[in-house]
Amino acid sequence: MHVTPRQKEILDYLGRHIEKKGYAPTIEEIGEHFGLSSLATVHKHLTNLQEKGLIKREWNRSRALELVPSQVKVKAVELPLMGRVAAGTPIEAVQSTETIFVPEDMLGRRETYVLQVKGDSMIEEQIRDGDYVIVEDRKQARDGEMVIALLDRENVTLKKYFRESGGRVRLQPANSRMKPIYVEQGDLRIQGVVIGVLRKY
Amino acid sequence: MHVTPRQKEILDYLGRHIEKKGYAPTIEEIGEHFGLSSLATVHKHLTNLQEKGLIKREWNRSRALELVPSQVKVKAVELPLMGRVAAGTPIEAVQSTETIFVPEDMLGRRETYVLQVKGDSMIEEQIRDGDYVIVEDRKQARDGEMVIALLDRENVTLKKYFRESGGRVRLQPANSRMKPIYVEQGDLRIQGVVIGVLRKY
DNA sequence: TGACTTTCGCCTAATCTTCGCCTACCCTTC
DNA sequence: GAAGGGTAGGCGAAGATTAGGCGAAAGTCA
Repeated sequence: MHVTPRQKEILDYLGRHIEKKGYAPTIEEIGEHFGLSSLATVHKHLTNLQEKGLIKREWNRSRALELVPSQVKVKAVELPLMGRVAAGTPIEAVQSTETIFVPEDMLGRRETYVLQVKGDSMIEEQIRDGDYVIVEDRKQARDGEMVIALLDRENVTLKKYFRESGGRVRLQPANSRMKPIYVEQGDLRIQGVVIGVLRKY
Repeated sequence: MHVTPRQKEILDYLGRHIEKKGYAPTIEEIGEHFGLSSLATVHKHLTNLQEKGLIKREWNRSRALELVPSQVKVKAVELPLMGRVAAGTPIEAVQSTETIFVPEDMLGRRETYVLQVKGDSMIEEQIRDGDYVIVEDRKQARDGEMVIALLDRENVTLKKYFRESGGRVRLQPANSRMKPIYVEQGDLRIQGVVIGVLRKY
């Protein structure tokens, strides 16, 4: 992407202005800052910058101009930390205001949120106490997937999901010291499926 | 999203008012605050803000107005995937062009990069084959930290770092079937320290 | 009914687009 | 090395649209 020196100056100015004031400058203000007396000049510069994909503009709108984030930095999304979930026992459905940043390419196709794992019940799946699991909001799961399961409308746990014969479901902890839970399909509501793990040291 | 100076003033005022009082101002209160005598003016401003997606309103409800949280999409950084590292044996210092997105708040203070883990040598630290470890480029490590270690200028491995008496260092795999390696401090070069783990299902 | 919100019409000021015309470089070609 | 051709960078002014305002009247909600 070749920008000319002049174009880079303008780009930098736009960035600083937006950063400081919270809104973009007018074409006249830009011209004034660079000592240009003709609006047409500034307008042409902006058009060039737009064609190079460095800024976006809305047609004929006042100050409707924003910088296109350079490609290197890509978006991550701030997901709500919905609570802590243990595998053995219930949950702390903490309605916290905490959030976790997750890279955009780790998101699922639907609503996605984050839970912090409590306890070592999934230790054999290499998920340890304190890890964050990224959960996709889904009501259906396939065999072997890790699910956030709601039992008897009260207990929420993190388990691996397996269908058994006779319409029953086995919820399997990944810890050989813990026993699986068997439930009727009707008594189980799947809240979501784990699609990623994130750990900070 | 592009706001004009006036719109930003109003937006800021709304934020402060809601923050302080706990509820939004009426249209008349807004007008009064800005010295506007016509409700229509304020109403038009609110409509504009709404069209720009900065506030939400319920139709014809008193004080039914709230700020749309500015999409706090925060940056994630695209880090180079420098290669794959096994714990037991050497490395594949692949000079690949792959990259991984990592949330900005998981970065270290220095240069940071990503390695994909090969093998189960760190399984007891809940790092499994295929996981990505986020590595901060550092030459020093503290006891117990996981390091990328370069031995005899050739073999790179992922191990836990412990200083022993006599100027020696113990590099400990997290797998009871593997033995630790003991090296002289001079023969060891630390390439980086693991500061995070990322897994995708 | 009282407290607010919406709408309608009408203005002015602030801003954005376009058009025509120029000069100075930079790259390519003869 | 000189001559084109193309593009960046500029100037002014005319024409158009949006932003920002005013009052009054009508419509809603609790």
